Amino acid sequence: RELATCDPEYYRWNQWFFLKLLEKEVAYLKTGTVNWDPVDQTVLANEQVVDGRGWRTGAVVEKREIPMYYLRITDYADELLAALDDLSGWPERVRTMQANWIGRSEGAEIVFACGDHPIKVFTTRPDTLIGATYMAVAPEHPLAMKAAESDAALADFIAECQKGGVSEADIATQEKRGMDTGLKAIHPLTGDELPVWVANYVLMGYGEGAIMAVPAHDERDFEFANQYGLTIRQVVSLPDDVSWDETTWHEAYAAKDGTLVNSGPYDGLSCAEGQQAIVADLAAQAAGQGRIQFRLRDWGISRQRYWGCPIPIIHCPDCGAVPVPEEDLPVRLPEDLVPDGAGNPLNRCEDFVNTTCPKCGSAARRETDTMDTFVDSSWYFLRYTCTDNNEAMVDEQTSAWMPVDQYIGGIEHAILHLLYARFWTRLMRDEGQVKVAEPFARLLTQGMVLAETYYRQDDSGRKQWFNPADVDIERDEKGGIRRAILASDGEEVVPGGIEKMAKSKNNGVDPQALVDHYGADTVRLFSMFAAPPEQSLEWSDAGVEGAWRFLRRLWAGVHAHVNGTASDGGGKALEAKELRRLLHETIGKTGDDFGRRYTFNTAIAAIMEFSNHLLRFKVESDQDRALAQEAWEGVVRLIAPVTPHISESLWRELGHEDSVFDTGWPAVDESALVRDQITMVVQVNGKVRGRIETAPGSDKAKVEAAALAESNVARFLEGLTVRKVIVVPDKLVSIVAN
RNA sequence: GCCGAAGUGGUGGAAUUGGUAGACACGCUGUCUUGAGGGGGCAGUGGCGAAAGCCGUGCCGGUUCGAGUCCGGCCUUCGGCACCA
Repeated sequence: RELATCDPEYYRWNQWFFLKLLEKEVAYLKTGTVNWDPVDQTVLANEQVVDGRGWRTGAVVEKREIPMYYLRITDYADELLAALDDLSGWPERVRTMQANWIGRSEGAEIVFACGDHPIKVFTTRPDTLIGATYMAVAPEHPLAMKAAESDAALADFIAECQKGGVSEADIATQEKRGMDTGLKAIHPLTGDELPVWVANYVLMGYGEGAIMAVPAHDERDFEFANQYGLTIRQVVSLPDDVSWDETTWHEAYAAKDGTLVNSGPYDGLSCAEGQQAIVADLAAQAAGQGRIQFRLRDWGISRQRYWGCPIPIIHCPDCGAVPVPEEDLPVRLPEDLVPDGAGNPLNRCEDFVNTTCPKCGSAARRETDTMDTFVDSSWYFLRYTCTDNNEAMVDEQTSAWMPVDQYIGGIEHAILHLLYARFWTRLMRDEGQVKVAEPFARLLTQGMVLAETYYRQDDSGRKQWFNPADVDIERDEKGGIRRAILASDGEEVVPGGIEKMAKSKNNGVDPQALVDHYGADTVRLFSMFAAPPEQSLEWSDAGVEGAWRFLRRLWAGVHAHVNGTASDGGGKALEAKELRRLLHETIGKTGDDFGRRYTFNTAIAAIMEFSNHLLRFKVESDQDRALAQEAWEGVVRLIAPVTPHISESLWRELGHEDSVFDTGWPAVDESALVRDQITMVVQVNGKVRGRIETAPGSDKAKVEAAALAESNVARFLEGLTVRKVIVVPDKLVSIVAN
């Protein structure tokens, strides 16, 4: 089944559901901070901000507050976090990343008096409250704005902080800077006056946009206090092997396993006890209380982009933001506008914008923001169950099919897409649309396919990216890149490092050229053989020849068998019994690799290994011939999921009328797996010194005796006393001697 | 900066539960087949060494009879950091 999320018959349900959420106030309007390019007069995505500048204009980007619609994902933070424990079909790393992203912290909110504007903070370390020596607020904090009204230098500093992008990576890596507001906050327990600073490392979007700074026990506060000469007050004891040094940070300063010191009545308490005592005292004077804080923020879904699902809102001068009535859905996106790179062309499309207010009928304007495309991808998998239903978003078919048994996607989606999809599914559950809460029972996260990037930079600093297929490489002796040349003009291009294949870097590689040359079976076999799917892989077609050769050997081998012309190729051939055992071992391993481990590369390696033996097998009787038939049929059935075309053809060649895909998976004959002899390794002091042949399940004493008698082992034991012998049944004997 | 991974021959990778490191393939070397080319067969291919053997899984240290695998610290690379999706 197929669907397109840009089809109005799909995105109408985004709009319909958004209006439901708006009614329930799960969707709401508030301001958010975006990157603003002052030259193009447009909002930029984080990706479009490079070193704090707009990628087209090179202008220094500014932070700007605009109204946006948000979804209350934070209301689901607890549930989204707790349910991770039950997602046993998900990789551990993805669950860990999501848990850290949601970021549940236990702590306390504390109010510091400060003139008419008390400052509320959240802290995870109320136990260190006595060590708080200053306050810091975000540049966007109301108190900072207020103080700036009468302080030109502070206003300049805040304006300076508005420069640069909004991404967390940019903010966390920028130099820590701050300025004193001149205001004083009152410490709720000691009554001390604490200076109030504006600091660029305090985020308006987390907690309360203000912090109590405890430089002795927080690394960022420590760095900031040292930089600006602020007081540092140690209030937690250190382990014996660490001494206090006010100028050099040590990890132990942030540890919670000391006891409180310099803390008056709290001295001698553990951090946990101190936390309780201090929170209780704060609560008694209504200056604070325990609180859970999540790192997770509500999901802003407004985008100032043309190509997306229109947000179904009409702005009326009298009635304000009015939802589009359900019967008027979908609000269709005009598809004939021409973007010019500066701003959203919807703003200039009078036919789209001009409308009437559904409430009062007066002239009004449509919302021109569109929805984040993550909205589309948060429920498309549900829609597959009912693509033909034009009356409803989903139906009873959806509940019959859900959840998705096996979801496959790149690891880059580990957090955002997968978290939004889990959230959206719960929103639909709470709206009675679906019965499940979790959309994906099992998850396979593919590694990235990476490729080298190449670019040239023009005078204005803009980069033009070239596809690796169009670039010739000169390499040095060690295989490193010496020079990269664009084939079409013979001029040099700059290697930009290895990154995930992406449209923006033009480093995607189309496998079609390989398919044209080798056929789809070979390209599939090669791709699956290259690495296990969870692993990132730098793309290279070196080695595709190997897959091609294998398929030709397979083809030739089956035909020779059928024609009775199997050649005696020489080399070491296996006995019939051994070959049959290997066949059934290979069936078992391949089934496990395909079905449980998803390590397709090792499954293919095992099939190749067995085929190599089969090609050398000498057919000398009718019995041998029957075994060869069983073995070739086995190989064809095992490889069929990877190379369907050649397998189907060879299956007919082997005398079958039906399809290889109707024959099912070959069964392991357990009796074929029995061995009468096995090789055990003998180690002396941890090094392999010999091998012995024994019957499987031989008793310990017998194996030990055989091991000690082995000639090379005996040689290494000469003059030594055996102290200990460890026997790992049917595997290994380890002799400790000195 | 923070969160999550990865690092093994010349290359892609294997080693599934702490038990023979380098399976399978690419490349390379030798050799045979072939009018040539291509294709194919056989043998070899981690390093050092004539051999016995020694060394070897990013780096440093530890646990263990035994460590690629476990523990502590570090380095490098990749993914994500809320407007790339």
